[in-house]
Amino acid sequence: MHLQDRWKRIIDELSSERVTSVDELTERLGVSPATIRRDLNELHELGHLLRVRGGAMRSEGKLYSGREEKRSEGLRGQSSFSDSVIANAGAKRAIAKAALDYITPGLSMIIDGGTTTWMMASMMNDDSYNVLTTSVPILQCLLERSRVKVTLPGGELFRDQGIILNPYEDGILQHFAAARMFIGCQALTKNGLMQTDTLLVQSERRLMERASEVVVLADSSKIDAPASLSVCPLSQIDVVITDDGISADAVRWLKAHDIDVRIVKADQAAAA
Amino acid sequence: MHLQDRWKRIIDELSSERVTSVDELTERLGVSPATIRRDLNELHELGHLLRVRGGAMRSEGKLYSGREEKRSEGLRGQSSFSDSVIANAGAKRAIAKAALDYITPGLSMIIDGGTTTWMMASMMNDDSYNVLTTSVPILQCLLERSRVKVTLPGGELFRDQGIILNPYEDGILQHFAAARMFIGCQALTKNGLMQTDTLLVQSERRLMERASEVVVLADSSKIDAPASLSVCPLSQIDVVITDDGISADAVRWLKAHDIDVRIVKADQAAAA
DNA sequence: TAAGATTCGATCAAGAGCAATCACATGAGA
DNA sequence: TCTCATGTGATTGCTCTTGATCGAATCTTA
Repeated sequence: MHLQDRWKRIIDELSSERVTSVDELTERLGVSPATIRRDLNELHELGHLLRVRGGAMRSEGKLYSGREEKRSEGLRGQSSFSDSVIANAGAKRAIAKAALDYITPGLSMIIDGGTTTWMMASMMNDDSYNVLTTSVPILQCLLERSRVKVTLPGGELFRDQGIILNPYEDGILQHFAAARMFIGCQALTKNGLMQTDTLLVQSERRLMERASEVVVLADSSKIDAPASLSVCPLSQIDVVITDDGISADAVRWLKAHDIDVRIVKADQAAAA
Repeated sequence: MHLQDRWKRIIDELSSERVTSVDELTERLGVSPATIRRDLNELHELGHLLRVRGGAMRSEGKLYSGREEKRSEGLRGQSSFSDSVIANAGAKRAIAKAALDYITPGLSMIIDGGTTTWMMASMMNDDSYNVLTTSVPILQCLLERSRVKVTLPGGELFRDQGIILNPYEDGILQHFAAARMFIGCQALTKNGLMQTDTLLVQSERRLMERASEVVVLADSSKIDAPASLSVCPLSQIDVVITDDGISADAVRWLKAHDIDVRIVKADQAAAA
């Protein structure tokens, strides 16, 4: 039995039972407890279940059961299993960790949607943080996995993008002053930060205005990747956290715009 | 048996019995009294039940049996209420159905938190509805089970109450005009609609201003039940939907305030 | 009001569950 | 065939949960 099969069977198990134990899975799948624990931990990190002592619990929230989040290889939801594999997970996790190191207790921040920012949110514990997000998956993640103080902008919920967007100009957002904004992207090019969805662009441009520092989380596959819509020019970006797959040339043109480029080593522990 | 299972079984127990004792739980779950006490205390803190000497009591009031996290790492409580743990489920379901009959496609409405309104939300299918809610469980429910258009007010997320509350006066809410507001309550008395949580009162009073018609969903156990805080006087209520357990006297004083009282027969299907 | 019986919370020891580490097996590629 | 990478299982301290004990608090009954 291979990794993918086990994962699938574990998720199946949890769709019928609300909770399940390591022992039960050990017996049912015929592998060692150590392997089950490893699997559960990884599935937890990928957001498919909640790890609890002795086993795992279904992630009930499913706040976001809409279509896959387009820009981020399908984030979660009642995801078909193929969605569970996050591309470049090792790099993304390392980047998310580095982003966490970059915040201090009590900080007010904006966290935009995306798989890397989602990983960052899933690792947040300190309840002194103050987070504003428009992303439904991140809202769910923070609710389930932390005691972080969460603020939401008002607005209509767009299921396909998994974001909340305010059609008006007033609202909470105008009262929120964030020290930092963490943002993912579809691509990072000389033209700036790029996305492919117009709604996302609209949302992100607005959020950016409310943060004094913009931190981009982009694994190296995003550098010079194709994407059509510019969110902002490089000049508006303060920090880029990426992995060591980035080219020296790219580092050069980023630094030419006074961007603090932080390079982390991809985390090996990650699966597929 | 693990923590998650125990907690679920304790809550289930309380859905069929109004009170239960440490001894009974000890026997039924096969764990020590010390463990049961610990569990009861924690569930009490999380608002899932009321701790009393010798055992625990159902807490009718808690609108949000949410997924609070206990301590910094990992233990999660029950998730959103399932039918089986709702007191008076039969009556509530019938009331929720009647409320659904009372809306027409394309309607804009506000749905407040509460178990009855939650049931109502869980039965909504038509995607032409336009719903504003401050309640997180209802948000989850609508996202998961319907394609209804959802609008959220901005604000801070209060985990214990499971609501979003805007500390400012402006925001989406000021732009939202609802034909009807559906609201649950802790109690319905001659003094009006009652709650026990000040935050809820604050939230509901604001929502009410934005709806042209106020519809109260209250099963008969709520009539003249104890609760300390008045949300609004009876004169502001337009419709009350309740079950046939209501007294003739209560119907009289409700009608004296020009309230349209609609009485439904409790749904037998899965009464407590 | 006083005495006896429950129930409670604090404390501690035993055991279950855990992460980290190492070693072995398997399979791919040179 | 050799080597390296990867996935799995076993071992080892460590942490957290559980159950038992005991004095204190509370309820009951006389």
